[in-house]
Amino acid sequence: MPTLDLAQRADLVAPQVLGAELCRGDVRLRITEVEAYLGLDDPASHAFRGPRGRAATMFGPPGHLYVYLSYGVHLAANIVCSPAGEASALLLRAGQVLDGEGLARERRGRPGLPAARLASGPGNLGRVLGLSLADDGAALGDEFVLTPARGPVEVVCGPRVGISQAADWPLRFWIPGDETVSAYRRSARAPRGDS
DNA sequence: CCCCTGATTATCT
DNA sequence: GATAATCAGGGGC
Repeated sequence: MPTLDLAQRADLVAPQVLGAELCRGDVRLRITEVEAYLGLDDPASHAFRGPRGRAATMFGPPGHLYVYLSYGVHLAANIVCSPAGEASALLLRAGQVLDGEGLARERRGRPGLPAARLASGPGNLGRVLGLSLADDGAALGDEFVLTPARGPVEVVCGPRVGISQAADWPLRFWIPGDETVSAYRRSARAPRGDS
C-alpha cells in the first residue's frame, strides 16, 4: 500500500500526488497536473511575504487545503505541504473526472463540454469540486479525501503557467499525454525567454 | 490555430 | 489605484 507523505517540500510531493485521487462528496478526480509553490523561497508564491492574509493557511500543517479566489472570479485549491511554518503547496491544475460526472457537468453549466475539459485548469477543477472560500483550511481525510495512486505514474515537469515572477522555474508537473492537462500559456507579464 | 480582452474582488502599494 | 497562481469568447490568419 503506497503512502502519501505531504510533510516535505511541494516539488518533492508532486510526483506522488499525480495519479492520486481526490474525492469530495460524489465527485472523484484523478489528479493529472499540479504546480509547486515554495513559500518564503518563491517570489511567485502567495506565501512569499509571510503568514498574512489569505496566505496564513499555507503556513499551517500539511494535509490541509488552501483555497483562494483567483482574479476575483475563480476558486482554486492547493494541498499544503512541508512542515508547519514552511508554506510550500501544490496548486491543483487539472484532473480527470472518475465519478460524479453528472454533478460535475451541472456545476460547470456548459453543455457539450468534452469530458476531458471538465476539470482542466485550476478554476475549472475548483468549480467541479463545488469549492467555496469556506473550504479554505479544510483537512484532507474529512470532507475531502486524497487517495494515493494505484500504481506507478509517468511524470514530466516544465515552467509554471500564468505568473510573472520565477516563471521559468520547472515547478509545473503533469502526466505526459493525458488529455485533461491544461494548455500551457505563458503570462503576458513574464519576461521573454531567449529563443 | 493564435492573440487579445472583459469580468470581478482580495490583497498590496 | 494597481495587480493577479483564470476563463471564455471574439476576431484574425
